[in-house]
This record gives sequence, structure tokens and C-alpha cells, in this order.
Amino acid sequence: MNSQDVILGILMKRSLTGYEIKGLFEDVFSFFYSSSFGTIYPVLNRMEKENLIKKEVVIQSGKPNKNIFTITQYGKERFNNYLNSPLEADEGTKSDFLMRLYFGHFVSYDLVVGWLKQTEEHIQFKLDALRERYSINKDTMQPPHIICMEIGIKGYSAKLEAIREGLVRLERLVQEEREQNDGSTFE
Amino acid sequence: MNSQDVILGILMKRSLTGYEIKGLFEDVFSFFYSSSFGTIYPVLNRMEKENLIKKEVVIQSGKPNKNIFTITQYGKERFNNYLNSPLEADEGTKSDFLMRLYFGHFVSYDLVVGWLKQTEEHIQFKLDALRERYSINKDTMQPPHIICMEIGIKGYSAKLEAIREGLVRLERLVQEEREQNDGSTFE
DNA sequence: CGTGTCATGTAAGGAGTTACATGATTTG
DNA sequence: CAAATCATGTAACTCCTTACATGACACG
Repeated sequence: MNSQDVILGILMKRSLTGYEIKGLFEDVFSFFYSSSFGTIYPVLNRMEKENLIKKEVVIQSGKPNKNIFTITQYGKERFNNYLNSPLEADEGTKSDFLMRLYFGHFVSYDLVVGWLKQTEEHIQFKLDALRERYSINKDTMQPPHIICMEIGIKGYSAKLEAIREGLVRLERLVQEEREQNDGSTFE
Repeated sequence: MNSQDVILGILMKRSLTGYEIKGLFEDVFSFFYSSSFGTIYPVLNRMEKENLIKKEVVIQSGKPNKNIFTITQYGKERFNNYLNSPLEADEGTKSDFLMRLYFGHFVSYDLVVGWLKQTEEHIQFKLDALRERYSINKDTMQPPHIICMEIGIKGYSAKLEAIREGLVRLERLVQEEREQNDGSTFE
């Protein structure tokens, strides 16, 4: 899976500009994909040269002309090829957050608590967004799409739960530390 | 977070060779990090030049000499700098599996079921490995480390659950499809 | 006698990011 | 009046992967 595959998939539904595709990456696709303009525009132009998509230019004033891209028959075939290629195990999951927790004993609990709270907030935000989209669209969603959403929602929920339990445990320890260190001071 | 940060963290505990570091990446770190020899060896050599680590050569016969790397004081400082730098939100989670599910309505249910089963197996394997390591080491593990493990275990468990529910739902649909299509045939 | 483990390294290439460049129009 | 939105694009760079090169020894 690379940007090209995803873009082909997106264009299966309807024709879009690079700017709109980026919008989808920030929105619907943000929980399993992301990409920057620096990738999208060059990839779209390369895809046009390879006849996977075709460009329609809409002249505008005040802003650059709009390039609306439509998938070609060849593009559809290639997207189908991708879907029929072997599934890539998504090992790659590199997580700065988990890495830091793994090495958390090298820093103060306060710092670790900070990481946990920040991540809690971040995941809660993503979860809310996902749940909202799910509740709005679930009537029109196809079964595999629903499974995709459920995996996301359950995965986030479980992580959140674990983070919160961790926070409770850690905050108890921070408290104990404070009581020991600050036994003689007052404030 | 990059390979250098992780290697520094690993070397905080004890001195190791590149080969051994790779072993850890395949093992303990595999659920939130991965890296290849093609990254590790050049990075280690660069780190030595930058005085983050120092090399001790152990002469061997029959195989290349062993380069055992030890973190320097400067390396420890740099690792600490990393831990005190802002947490990077690990958005990047690009998942081929979820991507395919999202576009699953373009292919047969059989294919989707294949993806689900393959991923189910894969996650189950990872989960088992994580649980085992957890049960063996939990007495000697520091609190943040425990939280790290719990997040992994709960995350995997939740995903597995959602995948299994999805499989049940899909297999019912596949069955219905078969009954409609094969109504006239026998076998 | 093949496969796995030990052990290091390089070269070529892929895929992506960030930062820059441009600039009107809308919204708070 | 500042910030966001619309809209495209390039250049430099980072980081990583794959494949290659070498080769002994142990295990079954």
C-alpha cells in the first residue's frame, strides 16, 4: 500500500482535486493513513503520465487552476490488482508514545503522566470523531467498511482504558513520592 | 523518535553489538518498533563518530569481529534530551489491512474474509508473545513499562475481538450469497 | 547436506516530510 | 486585521528497506 493505491481507491468513488484528496486524508482516512501535499501533487502528476487517471483543468481567477482527476479504466484495473495483491502485515507501527513508556523509568513520573494525559486526550479526540462518523453513516455503510470502523473504535477504546488505568496507578505513585519528599515542607 | 533514539535507550541498560540490537528489535521491541541491518550498522557507525557511543572490537575467527557498543556520557545526555523533547503524536499508523477493509466493497467477501483471518492469526501471535513476556517479567518491570505492556495487550485483544465479530458477520453473508447463487447446483 | 545462527557491511532505490514560493478571498 | 481556506507546485532532505557480498560453524 502506498499513496498511489489509496488515491486510486478514493477516485473510484468520485473525481477530485489534489487539495480535496488531502482533505480526505485529514478526515476519513486519518485513522489509518496520512499524506502531505509534497507527496500528493507529484504522485497525481506521475499517475496522469502513466494513464491511471486523467486531468480536467478548471480555470479559476485569484487561485491556481483546479486540477480535477478522474480514474481511468486502466487505473481501475490497477486498483483491483492492488486489492488482489498479498496483504501487507502492518508491522511498521512505530510508536513514540509506547517507546517512551518502555523507557519511562529513566524519567520522573510527572513526565510520564504528561505523556499519558496528552495521548489520552489525543485518542479520545480521534475516538469521538470516529464514533460520530460511524453513527452518521452506518446505515449506508457496506459490511467491510463497518468492520473497519469497529476495529478502530474498539482499538481506541481499549487503549484509552489502559491509559486511564495507568494514570490512576501512576498518580498514586506520584502522590506517595510527594509525601516522602515533601514530608518536612509545607505549602 | 528515530533509530538513534531507540538504540541509545537500548544501550542504557547494557552494551551490545549491532546484531544483538537487531535481535531485540525482532523480539521485545517488535510491537512498537522495527529496523533492518541496513539502518542499524550505518547508524551505529555514525553514532560512534559523533561520540554518542564507543566501540570495543572483539576479535573472532570464522566470523566478522564483534563490535560491542557502549553508551557514552554524551550519549546518555542525548537520550535524556530525547525523552524530554515533545512527544510525537504517532498518527502515522498506516494500515494496509484497514485500508483494504475500507475499500472492501470492491472485492468478494471471500477475499475480505481472507484478510480478516490472516490478520486475526497475526495479531493472535503477537498477543501471545506479549502476554508471555509480560507474565515472565512482570515482577521486575517498572510501572511505566507495565503500562506499555497493558496498552499493547488490551489494544490487540480489542482488535482481535472486533475482527472475530466481523468474521462472524461476514461469513453469514457469504453463506447467504452461496445459497442464492448455488441454489440450482449441487456438490 | 540444507537451514539457521552468528556477524558486519555497502549500494541503490523508494517513499515520504518539511519548508518554501505565490496569492486572492472569506471569516471572525 | 489576522487567520483560515482555497489551490498548486518544487527542492532539499531524511530515513528506511531490499538486495547483495562474505563466510564459518552447528544442528538435525
